[in-house]
Amino acid sequence: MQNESKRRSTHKAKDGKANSPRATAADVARAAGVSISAVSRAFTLHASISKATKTRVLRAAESLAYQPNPLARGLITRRSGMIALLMTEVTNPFYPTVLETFAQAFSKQGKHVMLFTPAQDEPLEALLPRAFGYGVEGVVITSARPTAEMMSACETAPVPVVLFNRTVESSAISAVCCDNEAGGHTVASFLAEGGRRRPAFVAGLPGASTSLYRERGFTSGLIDAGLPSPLRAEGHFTFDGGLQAAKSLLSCDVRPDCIFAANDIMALGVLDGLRRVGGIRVPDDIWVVGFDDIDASAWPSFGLTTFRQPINRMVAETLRILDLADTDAPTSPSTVLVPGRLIERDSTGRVPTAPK
Amino acid sequence: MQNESKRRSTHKAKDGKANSPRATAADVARAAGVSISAVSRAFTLHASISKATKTRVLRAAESLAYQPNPLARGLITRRSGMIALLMTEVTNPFYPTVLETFAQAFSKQGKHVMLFTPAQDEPLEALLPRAFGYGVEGVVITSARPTAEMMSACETAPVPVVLFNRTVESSAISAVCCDNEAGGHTVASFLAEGGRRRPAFVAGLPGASTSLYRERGFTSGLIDAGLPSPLRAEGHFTFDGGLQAAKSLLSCDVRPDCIFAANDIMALGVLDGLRRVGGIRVPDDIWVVGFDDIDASAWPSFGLTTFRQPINRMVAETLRILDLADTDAPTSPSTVLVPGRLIERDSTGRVPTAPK
DNA sequence: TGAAAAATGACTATCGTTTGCATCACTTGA
DNA sequence: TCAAGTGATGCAAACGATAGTCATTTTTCA
Repeated sequence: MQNESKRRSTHKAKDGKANSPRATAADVARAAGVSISAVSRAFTLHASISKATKTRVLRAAESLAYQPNPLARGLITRRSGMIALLMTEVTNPFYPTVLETFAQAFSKQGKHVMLFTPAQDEPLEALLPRAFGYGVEGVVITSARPTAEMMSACETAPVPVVLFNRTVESSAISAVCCDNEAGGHTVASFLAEGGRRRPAFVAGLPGASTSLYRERGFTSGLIDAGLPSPLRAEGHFTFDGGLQAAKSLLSCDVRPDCIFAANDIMALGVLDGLRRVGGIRVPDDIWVVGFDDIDASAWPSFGLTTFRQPINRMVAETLRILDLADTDAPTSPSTVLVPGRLIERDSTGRVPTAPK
Repeated sequence: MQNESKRRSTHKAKDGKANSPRATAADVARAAGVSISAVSRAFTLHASISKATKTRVLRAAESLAYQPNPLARGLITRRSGMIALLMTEVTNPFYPTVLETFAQAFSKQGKHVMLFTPAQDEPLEALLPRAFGYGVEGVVITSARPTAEMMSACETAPVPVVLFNRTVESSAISAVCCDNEAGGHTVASFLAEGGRRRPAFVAGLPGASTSLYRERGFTSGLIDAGLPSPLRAEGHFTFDGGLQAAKSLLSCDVRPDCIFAANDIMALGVLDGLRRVGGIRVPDDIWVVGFDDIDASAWPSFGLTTFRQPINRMVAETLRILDLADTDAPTSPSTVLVPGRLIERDSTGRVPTAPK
């Protein structure tokens, strides 16, 4: 066995031109006739370097297709240009959109998204140290129910951690969320003004903060409008859950005349559930309202009235927190509530408006 | 200015216990009373190390919660434990599912997904070198239309690259794909056997290989069944596109009696488009068939008959190619066609079956 | 014009690993 | 009993960058 042949073995044995290894800072330095430090400084902001050398270096780098190696850079700076995204539910179409928005936004900053999803039955908190090991510059968590272990792991994190679309009570950790309580309240008012009298609520997963706050706001809104507490069913944040919930709500003694589901995917399930029962028309007999405003809600078949979460704004706020934590010194954790707004469609009737 | 105070500054100035920096190999070596090399070897497979030292090291590592730093490791081995996923269309619900399946599968191998999405107007091929810079161990591309530049960039890639759900003709690069042509053919036969006589096809994006092959198979299947070439419309792989396509197809001189859309999201749009036109009933007047089998196709409101892509199988094949390229020597690029199957639902009528 | 201040570039240590090489302690066959 | 072979171990040199130090320019201002 030769002992020299297998160094740097690539998967293409055939390629004769040794598929050119990436240019290094040394190569650029040589090409530009400067020191390696100069090259490094040319790529670091606010570094002490003359305009002339900088452009010379940059030009040389350009011609060599040089990019600083993020691994090497990350090793020393502890910032590898990656952001960890901890996600669990991808079945809800809301999250792919979130994911894409984040990916786009980070892309603009030259950062990249590293996805962390727990393998089956793997505890979520195990993902955090792994993410830190990769030198990620921040962590965004969109898991439905953060565990206590995870929260404490977050607190000692070496980089900023932000909860997206969920909050925790005893929070020493930042969170960005739509104002779920206000949203629920708005929906309640809207239904009340529309003359609805027998409300129902379809909850998501038992411990989920989003469902909880939306319900709280909804209930208080109903009280404010002088309406009774809503009938209640659970839909586990899934389409099928919503479908089942609709059936169970219809079998109640007094049928509801409006149903508010804690997210859109359940609301669509509700709509489909109602369709299967003869004689029920939406919105004539029952109004249905969701929360999120996913794409499918706007499809003609559904035309779901829903409370829209401003994903762009929420993502922007998240970036702001991550960046802030990056530059500033103390940065106490903050919770940001972004307002949403009701989008009226066919699943609800007209609310009589005051004469203009 | 003290020159020792700001080393290792973290974003939490308050935390007194200096939020313990990760243990390094040196720490473990010290704790176990061995050299750093020994620690490294304990973590590398097939390394020359005695059982005794190995367990000693592993025990020490365990107690210190030590994990080898993937960045440092990647710097030298060129394999950072990450796989790059190049994605562009996240609006099609098919892809989030793909993404999740990949993330799960890689997770099982201890690898992680790094997401690369082009910033607006950024050319796709710019993403490749960036991915390589991160020492990714493989690249999966799911972009609709790989450019020629990109293909050549792939060929000189230092790591295996696999096209997922698309193929290129002159391919020196591996691809994993559902057998689109066979799928289209199957759909044609199915419609013909169901007594349909005036077929229509809704294409996706002009240059997309998936749309192309599905159409090719469809057309040849129609010919085999003695049916005319299909009417044709373009739907750009979007819901709205499908909706518009339905309208335009209905305005033809001879109305089609069945519509095959190149993917599900368009097919759903077609269904919704047909609903808007009075007097058209599905499947009584028109049968509709899609391709993918996304979640929404199974929703009662749609009940879309569709050709299911076996995502799990496709992902598994992709992993196999990536792994293979990793271990073997020559690994000529291969194209894998995975068979799919038709899922019948309400959007088509019963096909008379031969007496059992 | 001269001295202080600012800017610049070359050196060098460092980040946390892997790995080639030399060393050393053991077995094993003759 | 000894030479050769085997396996375990440690040393030190990478990997490709960043950043602090220091000597050397250049700029600025009185």
